[in-house]
Amino acid sequence: MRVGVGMVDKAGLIENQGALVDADAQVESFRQTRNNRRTELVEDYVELIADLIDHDGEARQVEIAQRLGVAQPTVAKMLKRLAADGLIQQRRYRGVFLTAEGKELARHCRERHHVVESFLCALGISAETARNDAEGIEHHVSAETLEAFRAFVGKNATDAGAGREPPR
Amino acid sequence: MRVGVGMVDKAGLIENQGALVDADAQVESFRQTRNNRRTELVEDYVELIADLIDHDGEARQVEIAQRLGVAQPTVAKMLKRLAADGLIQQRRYRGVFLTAEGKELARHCRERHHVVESFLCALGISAETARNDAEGIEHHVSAETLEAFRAFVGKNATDAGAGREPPR
DNA sequence: CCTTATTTATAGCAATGGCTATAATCGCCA
DNA sequence: TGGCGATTATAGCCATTGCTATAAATAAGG
Repeated sequence: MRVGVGMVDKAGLIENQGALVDADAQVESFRQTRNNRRTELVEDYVELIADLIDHDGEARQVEIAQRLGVAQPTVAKMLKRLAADGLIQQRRYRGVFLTAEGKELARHCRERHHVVESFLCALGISAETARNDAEGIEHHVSAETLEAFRAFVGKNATDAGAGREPPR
Repeated sequence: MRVGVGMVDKAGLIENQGALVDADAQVESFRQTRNNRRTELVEDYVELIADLIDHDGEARQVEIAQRLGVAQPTVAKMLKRLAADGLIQQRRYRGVFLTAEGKELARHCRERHHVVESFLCALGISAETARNDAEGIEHHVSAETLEAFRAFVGKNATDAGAGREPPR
């Protein structure tokens, strides 16, 4: 069907004063967003687990559950999935540990998160809002956009500190 | 439990060289993000329906499905929900129409979407990436952040045009 | 060593958002 | 008016991500 810019619709009229975006391109955006949504949770878990290990020396289910604001069985289920995906190792009734792959993902997420949060702060947004919004935005930032954020933070050395450690 | 900045953990040590964020605050971020995720789809639908009505004079399920890249029954199910929520009106085997409430939501989403996309463009990001990322980011932008984006776009009149009509 | 509190595992339920296959309806044209 | 193509509705399936309730395992202390 493809109703795009400058195309002719079934009534024979030149469409597009409305300037609807190209259909194929739009579908790609939506697909990408749906894909991101699937990986968001995984990234949140891995990032949080890395933080807890760095902070406490271990990551326990109860602590993860508390931090995420969900129930412990919800965490248990997700950890199984992470283990199946090779991101963590579980020892029954022991803490959770990141595999090499998990560590790499955590490093990546952590840095991206930090860039996004710093960027929002550099824009003049309050620390609290920056924290909240970064949590949602980070998973939807492409490499190109992340680079632009990083460059902006670099130029405006007004980074008030995003309240997280810098990437090592 | 609450392991926060400068608190004492069960080992009796002053925590927090790791600088973990406050637990209550973090839980709030995650909760908010989960909430946003729930409303994202609704907003995507309403925004798209508004675009289609403006462009084609009507919004049909098949067209919505094509644009979103999902199957028609998926759309049918979601439309039932939107109707139950009072955002649209459905006439069997006819197109979909926005209620007053739906129109208002569409207006809001459309404007927010436009601001985010324009902002990314103003940052120097390519039109295509801006379009893709805006689709994911828009739902996670708070009022404060949106205002900052708007201000930035205003200052840097480099808006290369986001490929969407301006908010009316 | 046994008890008890903490932690983890498991079972089972609900809502959401996908899908395919198929039935029902509408609109149009012969 | 009848039929056909396009559109919408419905049924039934699956995966995901939440939940509560409860069982099982561990660790720690007496």
